[in-house]
Amino acid sequence: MMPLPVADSQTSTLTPRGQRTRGKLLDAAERVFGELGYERASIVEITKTAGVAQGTFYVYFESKHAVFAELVDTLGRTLRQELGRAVSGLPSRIEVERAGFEAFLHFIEEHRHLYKIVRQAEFVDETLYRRYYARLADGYVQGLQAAMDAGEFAKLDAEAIAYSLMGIFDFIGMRWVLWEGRLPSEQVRRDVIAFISSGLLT
Amino acid sequence: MMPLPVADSQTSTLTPRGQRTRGKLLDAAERVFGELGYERASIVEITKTAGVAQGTFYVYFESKHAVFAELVDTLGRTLRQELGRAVSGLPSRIEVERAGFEAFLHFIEEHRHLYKIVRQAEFVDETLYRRYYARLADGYVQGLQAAMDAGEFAKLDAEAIAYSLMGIFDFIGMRWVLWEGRLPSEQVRRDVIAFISSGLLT
Amino acid sequence: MMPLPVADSQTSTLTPRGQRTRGKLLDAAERVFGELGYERASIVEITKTAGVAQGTFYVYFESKHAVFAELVDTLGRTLRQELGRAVSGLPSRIEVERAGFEAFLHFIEEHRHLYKIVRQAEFVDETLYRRYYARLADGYVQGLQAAMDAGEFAKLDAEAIAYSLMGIFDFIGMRWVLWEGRLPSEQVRRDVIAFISSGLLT
Amino acid sequence: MMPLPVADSQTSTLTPRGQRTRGKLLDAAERVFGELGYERASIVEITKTAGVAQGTFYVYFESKHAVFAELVDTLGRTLRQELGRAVSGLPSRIEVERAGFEAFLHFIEEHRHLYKIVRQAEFVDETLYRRYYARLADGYVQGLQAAMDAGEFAKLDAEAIAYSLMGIFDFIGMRWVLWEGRLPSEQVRRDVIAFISSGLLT
DNA sequence: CATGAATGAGGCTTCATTCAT
DNA sequence: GATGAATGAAGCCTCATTCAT
Repeated sequence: MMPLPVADSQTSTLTPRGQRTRGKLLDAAERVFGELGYERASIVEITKTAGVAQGTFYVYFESKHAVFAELVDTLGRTLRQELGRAVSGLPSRIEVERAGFEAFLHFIEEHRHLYKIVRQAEFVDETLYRRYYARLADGYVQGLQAAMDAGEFAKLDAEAIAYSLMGIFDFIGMRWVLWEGRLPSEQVRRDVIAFISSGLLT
Repeated sequence: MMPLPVADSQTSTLTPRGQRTRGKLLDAAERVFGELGYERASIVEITKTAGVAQGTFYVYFESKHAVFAELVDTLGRTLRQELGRAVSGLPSRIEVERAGFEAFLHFIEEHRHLYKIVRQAEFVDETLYRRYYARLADGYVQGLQAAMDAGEFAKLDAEAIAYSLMGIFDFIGMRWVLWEGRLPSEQVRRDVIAFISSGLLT
Repeated sequence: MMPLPVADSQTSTLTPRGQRTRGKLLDAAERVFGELGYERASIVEITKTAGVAQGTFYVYFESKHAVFAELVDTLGRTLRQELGRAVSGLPSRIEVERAGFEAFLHFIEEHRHLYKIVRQAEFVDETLYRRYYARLADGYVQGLQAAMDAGEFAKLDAEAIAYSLMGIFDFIGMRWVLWEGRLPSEQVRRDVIAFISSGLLT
Repeated sequence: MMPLPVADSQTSTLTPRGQRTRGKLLDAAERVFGELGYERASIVEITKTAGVAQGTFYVYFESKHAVFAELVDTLGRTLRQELGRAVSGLPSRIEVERAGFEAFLHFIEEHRHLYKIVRQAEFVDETLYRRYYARLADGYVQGLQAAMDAGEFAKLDAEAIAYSLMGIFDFIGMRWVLWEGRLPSEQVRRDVIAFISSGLLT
């Protein structure tokens, strides 16, 4: 699991040692939240995983909720950057969808814990959750709208299509990456893209 | 919120008074789990909502987990019946998709709490959760496969398409019914169906 | 397990049906208390074992404590009668000890549950417990004192010897009947008697 | 009541303050278990007695059962050490029995609570209980066997005699130390020893 | 007589958070 | 910076007992 880029907020005021400890805690939180879910995860477990004392947690984070929120936001940002990078410079919008889909699958394969974390967020703090999807949807909507305006795609409600696409990706990822533990087969990926493509064209 | 059909397990041995109380508890559980989520929901809250003493809960249910499981299974069964009824006798498979989509949206509008409950299940007891989707997927897969074999739909991996469709419905339902609090507009529904239809036909 | 003779207290006012139910409850209580101990035994368990409804218990007994007390007293009386019968008419006091020992072992083999019940009593209601042993000791003391006065036994503090004998029997019964599940071997029984006999003579 | 030697398990990693608190809890547990018995003793009562908050209990002990087990094991070890010390270097085996008896009586006078605790153990966790007596019996058996082989005692089943002796001591202790609240009289002690001595010799 | 429903107090345990060192 | 002790609220569950039928 790739370490997540650290938020730049208070980080700057920390000594190197402090930064390291904070990082260990954040990584531990990611694992523990991912494995146990928000409620069943405990600060004890997180600090034990991080190899620090219980009290240390509160040196770096306001509360359990605070780490969780940071995790969700960081995940969203990272995913969007990843997707952005994966599709930048691609000629056609269909290519973009295909590449985005692939990037998403790889991302959640890499960050399986965080995937589960996002779903948890719905029950911890709905704001977090909606914000995560709303921001993700934004990117889609703009791209789709542009493609529709350009006549590249059929003219449909861009937001409806954005959520449809996210739903597809989400469920395919759940069914194969999460439940099966590996990327879906070539066949599955091709068929999903075929389905989407036909749906978008004409 | 329509009352759910009661499970027939022990129900038979209960006196009418007992059935009534059990029903009140089940309804209360549905509301409380739906509003607070599994972990934050408490037996105290459920019994208070049901208007009975705390101990009464354990006269009818083994544990917190047990009511939850009953709720999830009951929801799944009811939804599948509802969908089955809604699409029975329809001539074309496309009609089936459209009607199924509509029925799903109405169902979650009616059972908003249970919709959230299913999502909770992922973190409470993954078995419950997978079973719910696996059973739902089964129905889709059979229908789709038949349509594909009949040349009505393009030949694609039926399971991949089933999960894609479930993802779409799930996300559309979340975005509009849950977040907005009402059915998506005519426009959105039509466009989603259009997207799906094109995707499925060649 | 032989059924215990029913206490004659209220029994007389009960209809035959009532007597039967009361008996079933008492037997069930004996088993359940014997297996689970006083605290872990529950009224539900007792009534379930007896095959009657929970409420029925309170038709015949004031409380959990009440059945328990009745059980302990009944056991004590029965044991004393059994011992009395076993040793009546024996010529020498040594014969009495031997026969009493044997009778005790057979009694607890038959009433293994009640044996445990007596030990429980110490923690439920010390009065019950002391009364049980005090009454038992009484019998011993009288017999021993007579034998000592008659010069049959060495002149020692009769109560001290009575409790010593009870201790021996208790522990031998525990070690073999309870823990091993069967009567001690011929060898063991003979040696215990030999030990006691030498101790008492001269 | 003499404080018991603390188990060395995790103790080493505790700060002095922690050790103090753990000790207070252990002492409180001893008193409360001794007075109320295992089941009626509550964590609330123990922590109140120790003068700490309820949660503090679980900083030092896994569970109610865990403290209890520690208490029982510690008691057994301490008693065996005490007995060993009391009889070491004595010339004849009869002297050993006499000294052992005296030491036992003084020990339970000092640790009246723990005496009751052992008896509780039978119903809390039979393993604990049997282990306690089995270990104690071991010591006896070895000593007795040696004395029998040396012709010092009559040749009898050593284990039967060991349990007989333990029974005597147990019941005498119960009758006088526990019920009367003081050591048995000179007379009683002498007579018990006389009884045992005659029993063992020839 | 007998039943099954209902109660509510109390028990064990967990855990986020605070505090003194 | 970091630690480990301490807290107390809250949660799930059990169970003796009462009550209405």
